[in-house]
Amino acid sequence: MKTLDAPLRALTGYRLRRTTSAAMSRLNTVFAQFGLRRATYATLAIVVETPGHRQGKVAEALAIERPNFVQIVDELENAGLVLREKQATDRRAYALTPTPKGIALCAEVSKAAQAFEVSLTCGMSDAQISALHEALDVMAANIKCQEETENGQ
Amino acid sequence: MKTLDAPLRALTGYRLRRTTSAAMSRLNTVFAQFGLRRATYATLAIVVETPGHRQGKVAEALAIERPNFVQIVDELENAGLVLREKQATDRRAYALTPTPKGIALCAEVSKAAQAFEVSLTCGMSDAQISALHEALDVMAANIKCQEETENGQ
DNA sequence: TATTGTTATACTCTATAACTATA
DNA sequence: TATAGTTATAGAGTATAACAATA
Repeated sequence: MKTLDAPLRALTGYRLRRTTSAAMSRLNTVFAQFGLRRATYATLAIVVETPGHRQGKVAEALAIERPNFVQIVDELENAGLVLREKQATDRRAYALTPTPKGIALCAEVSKAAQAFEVSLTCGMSDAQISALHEALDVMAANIKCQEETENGQ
Repeated sequence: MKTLDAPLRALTGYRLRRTTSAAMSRLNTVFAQFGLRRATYATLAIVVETPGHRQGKVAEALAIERPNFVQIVDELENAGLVLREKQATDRRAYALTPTPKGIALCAEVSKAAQAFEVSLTCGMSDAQISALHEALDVMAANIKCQEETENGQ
């Protein structure tokens, strides 16, 4: 039986949004079990893997506006997972570093994230997953290129 | 140079969200040029293609909660693009039908949507695009299956 | 003068409970 | 009693302007 949204299913953007929306909803519940949300886990993972970076650099890597990133770091700091350390070289900036508790929780949550990854890509070969990642990168690059052309950069 | 979000790029969910977020942002500007937004275009496209369905059926097809769908139909109705017609068989329900203006605008916007599709998938073969669509469908099915298992359905 | 982090704010999208009118 | 559409509302996520401290 043909679904009512058939005329939209030819559009990659529509399919992207439908699948991503459902996946993010599931991911929310995965991370919530650890008292985190997607943005706080993403931040924690970066801070644990590459500690010492400025707050603004991490926000930029995650494509999160700096004002919105403040609360994310607040949550992690209040939960005792990361520290804001004043830099001697530039006293405006904070270097983000993980606490032992943050490192331990990150390892645990990463396992759950990996389990979700497996359930999400169930039935797909490694080659199919790689092709998917490449396609997502190509589209991201196409959009970025388009934006830069439009802004005359 | 390795980006700071490298530890997250192994996660399909992270890549999905980054690419989709950028694509939706672009699509917003595409539809805004016609006084529409993504949800109103999607609704208009369905109503034009398969007129006469109840409001709730269209909302369900788009995975939009019915309360949130009211405003979407309001916008389309106020813009003179679709009509809410009381059904004789069930006077609680409205059948959604397009106006001539709605049909004409839909055709025009669909061209812009198709142009965006081309720019989004630029550099990808038809086979790659098909594989992408299949991968998105597989993941959507995996999530749905997982949800149903959890709810014991 | 420019930058880092911050505050305040607003707008969109999404989700849920409760109402009304019909069935 | 159940359903279709609606209202009200609340919570995320996201975006921008403006400020204090520092460069």
